[in-house]
Amino acid sequence: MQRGQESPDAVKVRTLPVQVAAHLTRRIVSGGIEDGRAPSELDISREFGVSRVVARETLKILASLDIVDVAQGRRVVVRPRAEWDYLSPLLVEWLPSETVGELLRELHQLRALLEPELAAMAAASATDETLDRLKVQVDRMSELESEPDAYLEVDHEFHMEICRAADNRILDRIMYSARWLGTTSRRVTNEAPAGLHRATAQHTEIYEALVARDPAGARTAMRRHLSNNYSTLLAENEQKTKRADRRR
Amino acid sequence: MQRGQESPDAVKVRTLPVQVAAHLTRRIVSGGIEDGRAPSELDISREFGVSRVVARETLKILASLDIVDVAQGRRVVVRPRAEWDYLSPLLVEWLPSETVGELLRELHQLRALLEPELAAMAAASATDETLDRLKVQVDRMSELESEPDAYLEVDHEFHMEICRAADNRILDRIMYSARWLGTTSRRVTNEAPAGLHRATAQHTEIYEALVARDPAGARTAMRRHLSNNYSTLLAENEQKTKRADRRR
DNA sequence: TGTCATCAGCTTATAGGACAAGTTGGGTAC
DNA sequence: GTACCCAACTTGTCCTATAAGCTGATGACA
Repeated sequence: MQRGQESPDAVKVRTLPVQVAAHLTRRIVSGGIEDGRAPSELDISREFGVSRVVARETLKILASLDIVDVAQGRRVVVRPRAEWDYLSPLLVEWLPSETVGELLRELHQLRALLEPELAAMAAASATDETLDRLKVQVDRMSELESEPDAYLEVDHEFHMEICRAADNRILDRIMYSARWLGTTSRRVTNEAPAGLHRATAQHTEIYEALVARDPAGARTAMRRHLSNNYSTLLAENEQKTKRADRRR
Repeated sequence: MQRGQESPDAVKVRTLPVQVAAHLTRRIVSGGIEDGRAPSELDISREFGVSRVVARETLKILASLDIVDVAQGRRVVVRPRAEWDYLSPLLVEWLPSETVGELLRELHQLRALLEPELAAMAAASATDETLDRLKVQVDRMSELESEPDAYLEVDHEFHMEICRAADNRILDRIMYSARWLGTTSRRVTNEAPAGLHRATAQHTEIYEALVARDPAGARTAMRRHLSNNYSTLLAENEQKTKRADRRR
């Protein structure tokens, strides 16, 4: 395993347990661990050349992601893949990019179910302070169209703000977890998202429906925005695939 | 802190780190920790009389729930409460029962947004195998109306099965996390849920709409079922409150 | 022969001590 | 006044030892 000091100014090396957990997860995903039998603390310690403490924390991480079950006296067992915590950015980072692409589609489906309704609810119930903050964010986005990273940050905050109007911690949490879409989708497409100008126009449209207290309009605007977002993503994936083909 | 051996046949004593994490979370919730400064590993070790290993795992647990931020060299800081992982059964268990009641309402709102659409989608896309399994579950529920625990188990599986028809891991995960509703709502109401017979009728109604490949019907049936569920829950809370009042 | 209790061996849980490495802030040199 | 540096604090990792829980096999007894 790679220690911190051995990689001077790399992207940011995580702790050993995280590195080992990543290795093990990838091995599980690629079918390298048969019939659910996961390695024990000692196995991990020996194989990766880390202390038992690190091996232990590795298992705790995997357990917290519902990847394995660990209990005193019993062997560690791999849990059904359907129950893993796919909302965790850590897990998503360890998955192969095709899987991440699928998850992106699935996340889009979830957002398409939730956000139009959230927008409609916000149109009915948002406070003036919320609307003010949304205004500020829309303005900032129009200034940031040439800086995708900063743009997507504000973009995320805009959607979070609308979600918060529902005053629902569980919804907040889900939308908050969706933050990895921003970072991960860029990892997949490996380029700045296109069409930020159009996105700003759509955000403005949503904002104006909220100000007009028009639930149906907000719902429609949000729906349009999300489906546009998604087709942009698909198009970028398409391009990426084509480039990859050309290189072959 | 209570060791395992000191409580012979209690409900099931968790590990020390979980116990300590529960204490700390409750303290944070009740405002016992000012300006976001959380105790360090050594603080925890000293105060609770546990080893540094346990104190360390405690912090890791809190970090995995997004309750605190921990990094080498820096002090542990408490994160904004809005970003905590309220989908985690562990956290929910540590929260005061009023908060849990609120979360139950919020969870209902989420399900009301998702499940009618999921039912509609399932009506369009569910396989015959899925429908078969749903049939079995409806039948079992009608047999289990006098055993609430077992009933709620199958109930949960029924809703999961419909969700799975969407073939969406993130949605699966969210619905899976909703499992704690079953256990937690009973913790709040402290009694067996009423109206299981009516619930079975509604499940049947949903199932029949799916078999008939009738999306609109499935959506309506699911909506009715959920709102009935929720009003039953409210009624039980009402009763509980009344009984508590009488005892005073 | 079948059933059940017991125990050995494996596994995780907890403890204590030591050192490495990152962060912060204050103090010193210029 | 500024910039650098270092000391103190904090988490990260390692080592070793013991407690406690589970599993499966062994063996006693009916």
